[in-house]
Amino acid sequence: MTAVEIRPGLRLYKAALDRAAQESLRDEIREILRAAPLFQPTMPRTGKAFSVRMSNCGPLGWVSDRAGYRYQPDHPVTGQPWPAIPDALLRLWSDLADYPEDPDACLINYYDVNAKMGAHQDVDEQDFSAPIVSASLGDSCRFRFGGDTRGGSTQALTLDSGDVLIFGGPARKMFHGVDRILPGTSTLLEPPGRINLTLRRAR
DNA sequence: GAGTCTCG
DNA sequence: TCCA
Repeated sequence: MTAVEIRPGLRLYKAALDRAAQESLRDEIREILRAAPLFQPTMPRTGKAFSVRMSNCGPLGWVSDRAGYRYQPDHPVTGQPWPAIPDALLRLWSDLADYPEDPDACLINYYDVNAKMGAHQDVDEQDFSAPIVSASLGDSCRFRFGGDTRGGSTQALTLDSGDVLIFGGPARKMFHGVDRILPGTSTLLEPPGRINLTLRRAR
């Protein structure tokens, strides 16, 4: 597997997952979502809904509601523990993350064709020495990233189904977000849209 | 602290 | 959990 080093700590593996791997991962996520349905996160304080819907797998899951951002062991609606992280994702992590422990959280973000994600940092984790491993499934998106402060210069990248992006080291706390989904760019998902899987070490 | 919202 |  060949990586493009976009800048120190930011590596892009184009087509890390072939079509068959994408299909089997999609099917496993579909099963996970049956047990842990997508929920609608809301902004702290204001209660404004995210356009993205979320679920998680692994010992911990990231959630947001009026109370704030946090990792918790159970689904905010069903109260059930999150399902296990699929082996294929654990293998991806051990192949690419260069970190001695398994991830303990995997956030599942579902973007319909109109969903976006504003610029943010992933900073709710305890240990920033572990990278974020991000896999894309379904429609392509315009991914935007910048530096460690808001309002600096940014670059954009198209992420396609099967791509894996890793940010660690000096890129671990970069601001990043999704400008838009590129409709009709993949036949993988029904309904269409994009699923992003981010493997993390929350604790 | 305090926001991954939206808008420009 | 929002209220400084």
